[in-house]
Amino acid sequence: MPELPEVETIKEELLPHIVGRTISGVTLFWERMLRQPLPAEFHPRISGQKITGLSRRGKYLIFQLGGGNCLIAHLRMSGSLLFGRGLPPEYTRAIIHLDNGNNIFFRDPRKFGTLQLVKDSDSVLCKLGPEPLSPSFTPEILYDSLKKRKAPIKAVLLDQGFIAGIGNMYADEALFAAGIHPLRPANSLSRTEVKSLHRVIREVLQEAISSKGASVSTYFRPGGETGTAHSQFQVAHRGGKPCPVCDTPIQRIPIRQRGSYFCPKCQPEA
DNA sequence: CCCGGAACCTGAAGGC
DNA sequence: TGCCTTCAGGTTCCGG
Repeated sequence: MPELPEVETIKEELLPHIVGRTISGVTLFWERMLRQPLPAEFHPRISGQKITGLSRRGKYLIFQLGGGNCLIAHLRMSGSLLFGRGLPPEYTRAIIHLDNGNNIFFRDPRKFGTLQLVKDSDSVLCKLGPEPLSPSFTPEILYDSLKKRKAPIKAVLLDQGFIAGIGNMYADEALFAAGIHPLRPANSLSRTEVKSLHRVIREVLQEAISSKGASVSTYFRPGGETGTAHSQFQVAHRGGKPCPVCDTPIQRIPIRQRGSYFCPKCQPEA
Protein backbone atom coordinates (compact mmCIF):
# COMPACT_ATOMS: atom_id res chain seq x y z
CA MET A 1 0.00 0.00 0.00
CA PRO A 2 1.51 3.27 -1.00
CA GLU A 3 2.22 5.47 2.00
CA LEU A 4 4.51 8.51 2.22
CA PRO A 5 7.78 6.68 1.35
CA GLU A 6 6.23 4.89 -1.61
CA VAL A 7 4.62 8.06 -2.99
CA GLU A 8 7.87 9.98 -2.46
CA THR A 9 9.76 7.29 -4.41
CA ILE A 10 7.25 7.42 -7.26
CA LYS A 11 7.54 11.20 -7.39
CA GLU A 12 11.34 11.13 -7.49
CA GLU A 13 11.53 8.44 -10.15
CA LEU A 14 8.75 9.79 -12.35
CA LEU A 15 9.77 13.43 -12.22
CA PRO A 16 12.80 13.37 -14.57
CA HIS A 17 10.78 11.62 -17.25
CA ILE A 18 7.80 13.91 -17.32
CA VAL A 19 8.64 17.47 -16.31
CA GLY A 20 8.68 19.67 -19.39
CA ARG A 21 6.56 17.23 -21.41
CA THR A 22 3.08 18.00 -22.66
CA ILE A 23 0.01 15.84 -22.00
CA SER A 24 -1.49 14.94 -25.35
CA GLY A 25 -4.54 13.32 -23.79
CA VAL A 26 -5.87 11.10 -21.01
CA THR A 27 -7.71 7.79 -21.46
CA LEU A 28 -10.09 6.84 -18.67
CA PHE A 29 -11.06 3.15 -18.46
CA TRP A 30 -12.83 3.64 -15.12
CA GLU A 31 -14.52 7.00 -15.12
CA ARG A 32 -15.45 6.89 -11.45
CA MET A 33 -11.83 7.42 -10.50
CA LEU A 34 -12.18 11.00 -11.76
CA ARG A 35 -13.42 13.03 -8.78
CA GLN A 36 -13.69 16.33 -10.60
CA PRO A 37 -14.52 17.83 -13.02
CA LEU A 38 -16.89 15.83 -15.23
CA PRO A 39 -15.18 14.01 -18.14
CA ALA A 40 -16.67 16.41 -20.69
CA GLU A 41 -14.84 19.28 -19.06
CA PHE A 42 -11.79 17.25 -17.97
CA HIS A 43 -10.53 16.18 -21.40
CA PRO A 44 -10.39 19.58 -23.11
CA ARG A 45 -8.95 21.19 -20.00
CA ILE A 46 -6.04 18.73 -19.62
CA SER A 47 -5.15 17.99 -23.24
CA GLY A 48 -2.24 20.11 -24.46
CA GLN A 49 -1.17 21.16 -20.96
CA LYS A 50 2.52 21.19 -20.16
CA ILE A 51 3.74 19.42 -16.99
CA THR A 52 5.77 22.04 -15.13
CA GLY A 53 6.36 20.15 -11.89
CA LEU A 54 5.58 17.10 -9.79
CA SER A 55 5.33 17.19 -6.02
CA ARG A 56 4.04 15.19 -3.08
CA ARG A 57 1.91 16.17 -0.10
CA GLY A 58 1.01 13.37 2.30
CA LYS A 59 0.05 10.48 0.05
CA TYR A 60 -1.07 12.75 -2.80
CA LEU A 61 0.89 13.32 -6.00
CA ILE A 62 0.44 16.74 -7.59
CA PHE A 63 1.17 17.26 -11.28
CA GLN A 64 1.58 21.01 -11.80
CA LEU A 65 0.32 21.98 -15.22
CA GLY A 66 0.52 25.07 -17.35
CA GLY A 67 -2.61 27.14 -17.51
CA GLY A 68 -2.98 27.17 -13.74
CA ASN A 69 -4.28 23.62 -13.41
CA CYS A 70 -3.17 20.79 -11.12
CA LEU A 71 -3.79 17.10 -11.64
CA ILE A 72 -3.92 15.42 -8.25
CA ALA A 73 -3.56 11.64 -7.98
CA HIS A 74 -4.11 9.38 -4.99
CA LEU A 75 -3.12 5.72 -5.23
CA ARG A 76 -5.14 4.59 -2.19
CA MET A 77 -4.45 0.95 -1.51
CA SER A 78 -3.54 -0.82 -4.70
CA GLY A 79 -2.55 1.89 -7.16
CA SER A 80 0.74 2.38 -8.94
CA LEU A 81 1.98 4.66 -11.72
CA LEU A 82 4.00 2.85 -14.36
CA PHE A 83 5.98 4.73 -16.96
CA GLY A 84 6.58 3.52 -20.49
CA ARG A 85 5.32 2.87 -23.98
CA GLY A 86 3.55 -0.10 -25.46
CA LEU A 87 0.51 -1.97 -24.20
CA PRO A 88 -1.01 -0.97 -20.85
CA PRO A 89 -0.43 -3.42 -17.98
CA GLU A 90 -3.34 -5.45 -16.61
CA TYR A 91 -5.66 -3.44 -14.35
CA THR A 92 -4.72 -0.13 -15.99
CA ARG A 93 -7.57 2.28 -15.15
CA ALA A 94 -6.20 5.40 -16.85
CA ILE A 95 -3.44 6.42 -19.24
CA ILE A 96 -1.81 9.83 -19.31
CA HIS A 97 -0.38 10.15 -22.81
CA LEU A 98 2.70 12.31 -23.30
CA ASP A 99 3.71 14.15 -26.45
CA ASN A 100 6.83 12.00 -27.02
CA GLY A 101 4.91 8.70 -27.12
CA ASN A 102 5.52 7.75 -23.51
CA ASN A 103 2.69 7.09 -21.09
CA ILE A 104 1.93 7.12 -17.40
CA PHE A 105 -0.20 4.02 -16.73
CA PHE A 106 -2.39 4.29 -13.62
CA ARG A 107 -2.65 0.64 -12.60
CA ASP A 108 -5.12 -0.04 -9.80
CA PRO A 109 -6.65 -3.50 -9.29
CA ARG A 110 -8.95 -2.36 -6.48
CA LYS A 111 -10.27 0.74 -8.25
CA PHE A 112 -9.90 2.88 -5.11
CA GLY A 113 -7.44 5.33 -6.62
CA THR A 114 -8.50 8.84 -7.66
CA LEU A 115 -7.65 11.61 -10.09
CA GLN A 116 -8.85 15.17 -9.96
CA LEU A 117 -8.12 18.27 -11.96
CA VAL A 118 -8.32 21.47 -9.94
CA LYS A 119 -7.37 25.11 -10.25
CA ASP A 120 -6.13 25.32 -6.69
CA SER A 121 -4.40 22.29 -5.16
CA ASP A 122 -5.01 23.71 -1.72
CA SER A 123 -8.73 23.02 -2.10
CA VAL A 124 -7.80 19.32 -1.82
CA LEU A 125 -4.69 19.45 0.35
CA CYS A 126 -5.82 21.97 2.95
CA LYS A 127 -7.33 19.33 5.21
CA LEU A 128 -4.01 17.51 5.64
CA GLY A 129 -1.97 17.69 8.82
CA PRO A 130 1.75 18.51 8.91
CA GLU A 131 4.38 16.76 6.82
CA PRO A 132 6.27 14.53 9.25
CA LEU A 133 9.63 15.13 7.54
CA SER A 134 9.34 18.92 7.40
CA PRO A 135 11.34 21.05 9.87
CA SER A 136 8.14 22.65 11.15
CA PHE A 137 6.96 19.31 12.54
CA THR A 138 8.45 19.44 16.03
CA PRO A 139 8.09 17.23 19.14
CA GLU A 140 6.34 20.12 20.90
CA ILE A 141 3.70 20.42 18.17
CA LEU A 142 3.16 16.65 18.25
CA TYR A 143 2.81 16.64 22.03
CA ASP A 144 0.33 19.51 22.06
CA SER A 145 -1.86 17.96 19.37
CA LEU A 146 -1.78 14.49 20.95
CA LYS A 147 -2.98 16.02 24.22
CA LYS A 148 -6.30 16.84 22.52
CA ARG A 149 -6.96 13.29 21.36
CA LYS A 150 -8.03 10.36 23.45
CA ALA A 151 -8.45 7.81 20.64
CA PRO A 152 -5.85 5.02 20.41
CA ILE A 153 -2.47 6.42 19.32
CA LYS A 154 -2.51 4.05 16.33
CA ALA A 155 -5.81 5.52 15.09
CA VAL A 156 -4.54 9.08 15.53
CA LEU A 157 -1.35 8.39 13.54
CA LEU A 158 -3.52 7.15 10.67
CA ASP A 159 -5.62 10.35 10.70
CA GLN A 160 -4.34 12.33 7.70
CA GLY A 161 -5.72 15.53 9.14
CA PHE A 162 -3.56 14.98 12.20
CA ILE A 163 -0.35 14.05 10.38
CA ALA A 164 -0.03 13.44 6.65
CA GLY A 165 1.41 10.39 4.93
CA ILE A 166 1.54 7.71 7.61
CA GLY A 167 -0.39 4.52 6.82
CA ASN A 168 -0.92 1.19 8.50
CA MET A 169 2.56 -0.25 7.95
CA TYR A 170 4.62 2.70 9.10
CA ALA A 171 2.34 3.45 12.04
CA ASP A 172 3.01 -0.07 13.34
CA GLU A 173 6.74 0.24 12.71
CA ALA A 174 6.99 3.61 14.44
CA LEU A 175 5.02 2.49 17.49
CA PHE A 176 7.23 -0.58 17.83
CA ALA A 177 10.40 1.50 17.53
CA ALA A 178 9.09 3.83 20.24
CA GLY A 179 7.95 0.95 22.47
CA ILE A 180 4.37 2.26 22.59
CA HIS A 181 1.29 0.00 22.61
CA PRO A 182 -1.01 0.88 19.68
CA LEU A 183 -4.10 1.06 21.91
CA ARG A 184 -2.64 3.63 24.31
CA PRO A 185 -4.87 6.72 24.42
CA ALA A 186 -3.05 9.44 22.49
CA ASN A 187 -3.32 11.89 25.37
CA SER A 188 -1.71 9.44 27.78
CA LEU A 189 1.75 9.61 26.21
CA SER A 190 4.42 11.29 28.33
CA ARG A 191 6.64 14.03 26.96
CA THR A 192 9.49 11.53 26.82
CA GLU A 193 7.41 9.05 24.85
CA VAL A 194 6.26 11.73 22.41
CA LYS A 195 9.84 12.88 21.86
CA SER A 196 10.80 9.30 21.08
CA LEU A 197 7.79 8.78 18.84
CA HIS A 198 8.57 11.97 16.94
CA ARG A 199 12.14 10.80 16.31
CA VAL A 200 11.24 7.28 15.17
CA ILE A 201 8.45 8.45 12.86
CA ARG A 202 11.06 10.40 10.94
CA GLU A 203 13.61 7.59 11.05
CA VAL A 204 11.18 4.92 9.89
CA LEU A 205 9.92 7.06 6.99
CA GLN A 206 13.40 8.22 5.98
CA GLU A 207 14.80 4.68 5.98
CA ALA A 208 11.88 3.45 3.90
CA ILE A 209 12.50 6.21 1.36
CA SER A 210 16.15 5.11 1.18
CA SER A 211 14.89 1.60 0.38
CA LYS A 212 12.55 2.95 -2.32
CA GLY A 213 9.44 1.94 -0.41
CA ALA A 214 7.93 -1.33 0.76
CA SER A 215 6.58 -3.71 -1.84
CA VAL A 216 3.85 -5.54 -0.01
CA SER A 217 0.91 -6.46 -2.24
CA THR A 218 0.69 -4.30 -5.35
CA TYR A 219 3.25 -1.51 -5.00
CA PHE A 220 5.62 -0.99 -7.91
CA ARG A 221 7.94 1.85 -8.81
CA PRO A 222 7.38 3.66 -12.14
CA GLY A 223 9.87 1.40 -13.91
CA GLY A 224 8.17 -1.72 -12.57
CA GLU A 225 10.79 -2.45 -9.90
CA THR A 226 9.87 -3.23 -6.30
CA GLY A 227 11.15 -1.53 -3.15
CA THR A 228 12.90 -3.30 -0.30
CA ALA A 229 11.70 -1.46 2.81
CA HIS A 230 9.46 -4.37 3.83
CA SER A 231 12.50 -6.58 4.38
CA GLN A 232 13.40 -4.30 7.30
CA PHE A 233 9.96 -4.44 8.93
CA GLN A 234 10.15 -5.40 12.59
CA VAL A 235 6.45 -6.05 13.24
CA ALA A 236 4.30 -4.94 10.27
CA HIS A 237 2.65 -7.93 8.59
CA ARG A 238 4.62 -10.31 10.82
CA GLY A 239 1.85 -11.73 12.98
CA GLY A 240 2.89 -14.83 14.94
CA LYS A 241 6.56 -14.44 14.08
CA PRO A 242 9.11 -13.77 16.82
CA CYS A 243 9.82 -10.19 17.85
CA PRO A 244 13.30 -9.30 16.52
CA VAL A 245 14.20 -7.89 19.94
CA CYS A 246 12.78 -10.37 22.47
CA ASP A 247 11.41 -13.34 20.45
CA THR A 248 7.89 -12.92 21.86
CA PRO A 249 5.34 -13.78 19.13
CA ILE A 250 4.07 -10.65 17.41
CA GLN A 251 0.38 -10.06 18.03
CA ARG A 252 -2.21 -8.87 15.57
CA ILE A 253 -5.33 -7.04 16.75
CA PRO A 254 -7.88 -5.00 14.82
CA ILE A 255 -7.92 -1.26 15.51
CA ARG A 256 -10.46 0.71 13.48
CA GLN A 257 -10.92 -2.23 11.11
CA ARG A 258 -7.20 -2.40 10.42
CA GLY A 259 -4.75 -5.10 11.33
CA SER A 260 -2.31 -3.78 13.91
CA TYR A 261 0.90 -5.66 14.62
CA PHE A 262 2.91 -5.18 17.78
CA CYS A 263 5.10 -6.93 20.34
CA PRO A 264 3.18 -7.33 23.62
CA LYS A 265 6.42 -7.34 25.62
CA CYS A 266 8.29 -4.45 23.96
CA GLN A 267 5.10 -2.37 23.74
CA PRO A 268 3.36 -2.83 27.11
CA GLU A 269 -0.26 -1.70 27.41
CA ALA A 270 0.26 0.15 30.70
C1' DC B 1 -14.86 18.91 17.79
C1' DC B 2 -14.21 13.95 18.60
C1' DC B 3 -14.99 9.12 17.84
C1' DG B 4 -16.40 4.73 15.66
C1' DG B 5 -18.29 2.17 11.90
C1' DA B 6 -19.90 1.41 7.03
C1' DA B 7 -19.03 1.92 2.20
C1' DC B 8 -16.22 1.81 -1.79
C1' DC B 9 -13.64 -2.33 -4.66
C1' DT B 10 -11.52 -6.91 -6.21
C1' DG B 11 -7.90 -10.49 -5.83
C1' DA B 12 -6.06 -13.75 -2.66
C1' DA B 13 -6.49 -17.02 0.80
C1' DG B 14 -8.84 -20.12 3.85
C1' DG B 15 -12.82 -23.22 5.20
C1' DC B 16 -15.75 -26.96 4.27
C1' DT C 1 -12.30 -29.41 -7.26
C1' DG C 2 -15.23 -25.52 -6.21
C1' DC C 3 -18.11 -22.54 -4.01
C1' DC C 4 -18.42 -19.48 -0.26
C1' DT C 5 -16.68 -16.29 3.18
C1' DT C 6 -13.25 -13.40 4.90
C1' DC C 7 -9.47 -10.34 4.64
C1' DA C 8 -6.68 -6.48 2.96
C1' DG C 9 -6.81 -1.06 4.03
C1' DG C 10 -6.97 4.84 2.52
C1' DT C 11 -10.40 7.90 2.52
C1' DT C 12 -15.06 9.80 2.87
C1' DC C 13 -19.36 10.00 4.76
C1' DC C 14 -22.68 9.46 8.40
C1' DG C 15 -24.53 8.96 13.01
C1' DG C 16 -23.91 9.50 18.00
